[in-house]
Amino acid sequence: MVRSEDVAKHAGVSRATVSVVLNGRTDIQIPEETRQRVLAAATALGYRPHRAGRAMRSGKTGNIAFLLSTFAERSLFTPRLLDGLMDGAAQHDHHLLVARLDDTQFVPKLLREFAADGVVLNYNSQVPGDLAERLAQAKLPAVWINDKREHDAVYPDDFQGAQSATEDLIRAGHTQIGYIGWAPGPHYSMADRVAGYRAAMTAHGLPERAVLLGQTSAESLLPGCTAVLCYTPDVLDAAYRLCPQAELVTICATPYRTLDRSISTWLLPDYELGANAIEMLMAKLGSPETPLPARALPLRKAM
Amino acid sequence: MVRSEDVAKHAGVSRATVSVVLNGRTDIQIPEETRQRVLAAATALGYRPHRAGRAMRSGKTGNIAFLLSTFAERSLFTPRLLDGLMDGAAQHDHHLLVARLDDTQFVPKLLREFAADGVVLNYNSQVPGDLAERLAQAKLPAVWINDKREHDAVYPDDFQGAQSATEDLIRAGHTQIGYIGWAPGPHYSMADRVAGYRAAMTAHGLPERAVLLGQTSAESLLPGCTAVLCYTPDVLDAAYRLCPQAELVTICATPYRTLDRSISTWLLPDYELGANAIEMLMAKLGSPETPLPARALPLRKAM
DNA sequence: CTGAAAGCGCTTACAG
DNA sequence: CTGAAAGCGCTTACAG
Repeated sequence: MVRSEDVAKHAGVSRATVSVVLNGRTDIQIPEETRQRVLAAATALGYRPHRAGRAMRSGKTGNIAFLLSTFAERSLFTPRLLDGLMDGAAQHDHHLLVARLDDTQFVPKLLREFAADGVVLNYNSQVPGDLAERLAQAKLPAVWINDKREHDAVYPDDFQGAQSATEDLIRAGHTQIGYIGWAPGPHYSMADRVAGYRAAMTAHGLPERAVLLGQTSAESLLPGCTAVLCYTPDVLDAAYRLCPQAELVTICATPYRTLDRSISTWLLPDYELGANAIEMLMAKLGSPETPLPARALPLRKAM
Repeated sequence: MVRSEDVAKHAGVSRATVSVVLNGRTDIQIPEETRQRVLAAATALGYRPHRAGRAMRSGKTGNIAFLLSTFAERSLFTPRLLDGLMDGAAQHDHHLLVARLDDTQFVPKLLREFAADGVVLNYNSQVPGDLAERLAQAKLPAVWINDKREHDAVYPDDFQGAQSATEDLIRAGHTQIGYIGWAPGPHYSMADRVAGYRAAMTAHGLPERAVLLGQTSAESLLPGCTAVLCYTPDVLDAAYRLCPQAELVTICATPYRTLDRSISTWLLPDYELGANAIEMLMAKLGSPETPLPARALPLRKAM
């Protein structure tokens, strides 16, 4: 392994100079000729600074962690979300660690060791009771994704999304518009999407026709509809059965395709969730005690 | 921050004893009473050992990295693959780093620094020419996912998958079975899936009816088919148009659903790819110079 | 502007 | 069985 001392010897300078040059510090003047010699030596030797050395010295690991639930259904995420996190981390010159909280391990490795400066959590629902407390105890700044908290959170604006989708249908001339989703439950979007739909319908003086699976059994409400807004693709089947002729619209992380029907999609801002979460976390690393106002990010229509 | 010295003082022992107890070393005898006192002190103080300290001392970072392409289409991956990687890493007591090779950065942070002991790469195609070389230069053991290399690779057995899917249709009584995919191209699966299909048809003396998009223009080949095997859901549309009555089968990472048609899926072993990759990488960390034979993992029918 | 020294937190020989 | 010392690679005051 090549150490900074090897580079120093090769360039005929001290380790301090190597550090100053390689970290591009501008507060200390280094003659251009010396600088070039150091850079050349580093390249020639294939020098890669050991993260741990810097971590020891600086007291910062330079890592941020992305924490998921072991239960996939409580911690849905898409490649786009991870893209946002990776890009955000890279932009701020941090490494991204990923792990899931495994119930078989009492305390996950990431919380057992000091390995990250802060965490981004992705718990759609059923956050373990003591998780927030454990994070606070470990003095780990945290930002929540997909959870509608007042502070330190980034989530899709599901109210706006459903509202916009509904208004889009109204603009297209529909007046009999249905909604199919779940009764308000563990995840805030269950309540917010139907609320957004209702707000749009009410604002335009149109009749509400919402089916909340597990609560409404009124399958008769929908048949007259010419358009139906679906909570997720999961309920498209039900919508199709109840209302075969209607235009179907769904909310989803990626454009929804099917063989012989055109279904328009309102997209969850997954990439932006990731990028914003990192941005907020970086702000928190600066002042861990200051709660940051949550951000609700808009949904937009696919294409 | 709580250090091992704080724990030592609290328990009235030396830092060495704390280390021995907390790492559960059995080669050094510690009186049970002392051991308990150390454990109690660690718990009471909320001690979390600093990874970097151990990394410095051991020369191992304790991290493994998962490397993706910036171009999503060259580096497809599913949450299940990541699950396999996370579980594998956790099992071997390592942290998992994820990053993508950003073309805007000449050398990604992960290769610029010494931050991981080894890497798992996920490049479906178009691996940057100098990547393998750069890894070797950095002395980073690497395992390739989804790439049909002779050594140090784990990939789906696409030949077997397409063959099994075809035989499954033959067993069900079909004799006019079509295939739709792409002409052999960047990813090995393009050639292997059609080859698996052909092998099954030939073995049973049935006529081949393959459409290779971008090569075969023979749309007339399919209409008589009662079943069609599709390379991925991407070509389902084409299959449906050419052959509306046929039973459709596709290869995909997750069960493919549609509103009003039942389409059976042969599943790519994503979770297993991840778990196997980590397992192989761990073996490589032990003896970096020994090339490991590649593993081709079978596909199986959904449900 | 450059270099010698100190110290980040950890674990492993080594002496007692 | 326990403790004092050394050293992993790095960067930052501090002297020159």
